[in-house]
Amino acid sequence: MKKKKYYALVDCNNFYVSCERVFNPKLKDKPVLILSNNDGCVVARSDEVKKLGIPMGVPFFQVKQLCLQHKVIVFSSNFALYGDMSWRVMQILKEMSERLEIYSIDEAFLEFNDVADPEQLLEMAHAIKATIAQWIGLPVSIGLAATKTLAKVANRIAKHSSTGIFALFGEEVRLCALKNLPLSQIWGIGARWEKQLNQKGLYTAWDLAQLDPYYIKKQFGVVLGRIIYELNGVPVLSSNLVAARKSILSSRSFGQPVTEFRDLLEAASCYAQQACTKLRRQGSVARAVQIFLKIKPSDPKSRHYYDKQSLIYSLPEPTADSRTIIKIIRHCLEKVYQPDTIYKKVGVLLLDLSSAQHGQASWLALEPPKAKQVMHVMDEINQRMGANTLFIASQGTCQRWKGRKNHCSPSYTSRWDALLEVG
DNA sequence: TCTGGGGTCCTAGGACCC
DNA sequence: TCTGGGGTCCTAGGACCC
Repeated sequence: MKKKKYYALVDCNNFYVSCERVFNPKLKDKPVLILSNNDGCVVARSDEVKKLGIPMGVPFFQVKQLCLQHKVIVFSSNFALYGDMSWRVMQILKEMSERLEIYSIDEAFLEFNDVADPEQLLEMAHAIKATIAQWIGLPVSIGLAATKTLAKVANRIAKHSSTGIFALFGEEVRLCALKNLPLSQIWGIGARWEKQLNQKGLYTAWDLAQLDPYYIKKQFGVVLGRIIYELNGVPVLSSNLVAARKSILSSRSFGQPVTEFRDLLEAASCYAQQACTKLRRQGSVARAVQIFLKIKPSDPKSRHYYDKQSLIYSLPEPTADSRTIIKIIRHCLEKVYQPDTIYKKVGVLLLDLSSAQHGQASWLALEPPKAKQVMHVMDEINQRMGANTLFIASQGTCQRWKGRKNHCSPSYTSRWDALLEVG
């Protein structure tokens, strides 16, 4: 038998909800939903909540009544918990396959090369699912196929199957799966493209897969062309196994409108520090910083919900030092700050990233020679003792601008004082 | 009153150069 | 009289994902 390449897509079911359920079993079989930052939108739903017709991403105030009516249990998002649970799942997956691509907080592709007997993969999928259930307590779905796009399709089918595992092997299975799949359910095709394709008389994944990728590429661009290849079992999406981020963003809406410079600087400094920590963790340096501001329109009749302002600053030499970045942030804010303006959100984006090792030493050094060690020590202590044990003075201590989080669960796995007690 | 946050890739168009 | 053409780089914005 010819050896072939296969992909498995492992996806945690209703991930945030499932994480909450691990530490609070009373939530089982109850309708549970998780809110975004600032308790703004619905970002995760249990099956019971989905059945109530509450859509993903809807502003919470629009469904609040419905939730009260059906006794839906509501949580603010607890990323310390979800991030830690995700890390544990990924450690297990790493053990199970040499090639793991972490795609998001709750899903990962496993790549298997030179597979002689694909049925073996099915056995392995069962083992993976059982191990994650036993060691971590999270339910996962697994889709198997010859390309990433088809593995996504298989995963969708798996989610609705009794075993939670589906292998999209063989022509007949592929034909049946694609004929039953509406275009917008294909990975990479959103509502806009679906509409345009519908106008051309195309409705299912099968319809699309029949087209000439060269023709589609000309009309819709290379992305859609690639999808056609993938749907036909030809892998063309590259494997980004150890991708370093190409930009790092940290931003948040304020809990209440901000007008004081001090608050604006505190918030921006916190986000800069957060972004720089991520930057150092992936071993990169940034060559540019962008700061974003969302502003309440001064004209009350404005059709827009907010106005935007942004400023880019190119660094004379790349850095990962929080203090350097924060100095620049302060400089930028001083330039744009207007006392009569109402600010709703601020964000810091680190751009033009490269590996810290390839950085050239410049005689025009911005930072003292021991700057790197200082940051290293800061990261070590914050890692061990909890985030923000050490912080930069301009991050402030009052943090009046912080968002709402009225329904947060304890950080069971990342704070000693939140450790679950079993009585 | 209340509408998240963090990413990727691609494309079109302007500026600039020879 | 009569207005090139091709290449590169950069940026903003679009579309998509979770």
